[in-house]
This record gives sequence, structure tokens and C-alpha cells, in this order.
Amino acid sequence: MGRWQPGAQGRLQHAAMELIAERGYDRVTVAEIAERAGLTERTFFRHFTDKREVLFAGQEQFHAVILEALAATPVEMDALAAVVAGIAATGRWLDDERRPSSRARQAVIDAHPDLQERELIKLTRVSTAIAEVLRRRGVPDGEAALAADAGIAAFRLAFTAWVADPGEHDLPWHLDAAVEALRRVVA
Amino acid sequence: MGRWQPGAQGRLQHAAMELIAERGYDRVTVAEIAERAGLTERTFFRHFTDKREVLFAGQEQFHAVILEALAATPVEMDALAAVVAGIAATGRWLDDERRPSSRARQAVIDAHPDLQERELIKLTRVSTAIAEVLRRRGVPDGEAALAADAGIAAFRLAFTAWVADPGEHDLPWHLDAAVEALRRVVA
DNA sequence: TCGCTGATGTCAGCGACTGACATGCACGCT
DNA sequence: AGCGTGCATGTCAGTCGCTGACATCAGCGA
Repeated sequence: MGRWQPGAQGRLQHAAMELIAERGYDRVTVAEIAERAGLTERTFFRHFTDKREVLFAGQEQFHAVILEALAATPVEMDALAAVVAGIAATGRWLDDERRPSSRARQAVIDAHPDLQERELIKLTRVSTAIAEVLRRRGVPDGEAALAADAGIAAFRLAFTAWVADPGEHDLPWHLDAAVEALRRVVA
Repeated sequence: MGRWQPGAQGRLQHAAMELIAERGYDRVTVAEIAERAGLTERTFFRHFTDKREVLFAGQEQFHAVILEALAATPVEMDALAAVVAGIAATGRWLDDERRPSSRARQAVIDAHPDLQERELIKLTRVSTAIAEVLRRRGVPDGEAALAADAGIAAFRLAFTAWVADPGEHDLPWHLDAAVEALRRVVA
């Protein structure tokens, strides 16, 4: 066994969620999170650039899943359809088992402007990356950005509905519904 | 004459822009901004809730212009068309005279993730408010959110293009172009 | 003249975040 | 076995954003 307990990062995330559930995000200090995880404040900041970031770890995988699924899509496919197909791939990640924890996490985020800001910039970065892939496929600049943003807007709506949904439909279903609504609105 | 020089808030904004232009956003402390404005750090935080906020003052008016124009729109009008009409009203605000300062400001924001986060949440709040107006007009929940988000996406694209544009077209023109591109993408 | 208001100053303190340097197990190399 | 090196962590000191509590003092109305 190592000099240190393994899984420091995971312990920090776990400790953070616990403490936040007990007291709320802004009544928890980084030092306390680190202490509960058996570590130091300084070490916390070696694993997460930010206090907020402890709630967003794992988003890169999420990001990657979308981009892979998008890349796997046939090139002739309609830009928006391709984006939606990419986003739909998150359904494998955000399955029914994860719904309760997603709900809890989202409740924390919704209650804290700081965290909302972070969430928005993450989504924007995904959108930017999606647009870049589309451009490399020959989609014109503006259309690429709009297709990506439209896809993200649909995702946001679908995710909200999915989190609120007691279990009737899965995320891809809500995403389809959102895209239909989008077509209705823009048409 | 009063006990204090008038226009404290304006002086703080001015001092902030100067110092940021000289050194960059994160090499400027709030205390320095306040000092250049002939005030105290504490007073800075009485005028702006945040260090970032000094770059976003006046956004509420912006916000209000959009909502007023949206409200002034005929009720039978298509949801997205109404949103776009509301947003187009910012063209009166963001005229050719303001283009250089908008450009400078945007360059600062684009260089600092912190500021991007703030900008995104402001846009999201506008989007939320727009959606709420649409709902009160009878637009279904999801469609309202999507129409608002689509409008904001078009605005973002149009604004970027307008800022980069040396002076050929105004903001409403770019907005029209963006909406056309959006219809192309979603249709 | 007096007391109130409101913008500012002063002070002390917390908490997020950082740079520099120290520590000591584990693992590979000889 | 002995040795050196890497790497995750600890320690310490410091900066900066931000806040609460309290003081100050021109101007204004009663």
C-alpha cells in the first residue's frame, strides 16, 4: 500500500458533496472539504483549479463522448442532425441510474450563481468545439456556430425536463422532443 | 459643491478601463482602481458587487431595451420573430459610434475566462426574461425557452461579426444575416 | 439650530488561491 | 542491497477579493 490512501480526487469530490448537502455550497470552506478527505487545502487545489471545479469533474469525458459521437456521424448528414446525434450519445452516460445524483447536483448549481456561471462556460466550450468539428466538415462558419448553439439549447431544455421527470422517459427522448419544438419555433 | 466629487461610479469604470488597458485585467487590483478614482476599495464594492461587474455596468438598460421592444411587438407575431425584433432594438444602442469601445471591451472579456462567465450568465438571464414574456403571451414553455435561446445565439453571432466588421454593416444587418443562417440550419 | 440622511472612510477579518520549498514512500537502476 | 529519482503530499507565508461594523461629516429639511 502506498504512502497515501488512493483516490484522493474522488475522496475530495465525495467529501465536497457531503458537506454541501449538509450546509450548502457557500457555508463550506475548501479547508473543510480537504480535512474531511484527510488532505490539505493546498492539495485540494492541486486536484481542482477552483473550489467550483470539484462539482464539475468528469465533464471532460462528457465533452469527449459528444465529440466522438459527432465524429462518428456520416458526413452527408445535416449539421443540426449530426449535432443532436452527438449530444444524444450522452444518454448512455446520463442513464436512469444517474438521475437522482444529477438531480441533487443540479439543485446545488441552480442555487448558486457562481456555479451557474461555471456550468454555462462549460457548455459554451462544448458548443465551440462542436462548431469547430462542423467547420472542418465544410459547414460555413456562422451556420456551424448556430447549429452547435441550437443543439446545446435543446440539450439544456431536455436535461432540465429529464431531471424533473420522475422516470417516464430517458434523456434521448426528451432531446427529441426539444428538437421537435425547436423546429416548430424556427420554422 | 458637495463633499465629494460627483460621478464616483463613472470614475471607477473609467479608471478600471484605463488600468486594464495598461496592464490587463488580472494584474489590476480593486484597490488600485479605487485609488486612481480617488476613492477607497470599500467604496468600489459599494458601487459594484464584484470586481468583474465594473465592466458590465449599464447592462440592465440593455436588458430593458430588449424587453420593451419585445413587449411592443404585436401579439400575433411569431415567437422567434418577436424575439429578434426585441434584440434588434439594441441596434439603437450599439451604434457605429460605440463600435470601437465595444471592440476594446470585448477584447478584454475574450481574454479572461472569469469575464466570459459573467457575460454568459448575463445573456442567460436576458434569455430567461425573454422566455418569460413569451410564456405570458401563450407560447408553450419549451418553445418559449428555445425561441429565446435561439435569439440569443443569433445575437452572439451577429455581435461578434459586428465587432469585427470595419464599418460596412450595422448590428441589425448582421442580426438579420444570423437569423437567415439559423433558419437554414434548423430547416 | 438641530437632527437626520447618505455617500464615503477606517478597520479588522475570512476565505479563495498561489509560489516556494520540504518530505518521504515507491520504484527502477546498478 | 544500496542508491537515486519521481511524484503526491505537507508546510508556510503571502496576496487579493470581498464583507460587516462602526465612524465621519456635508447638506437639507423641520
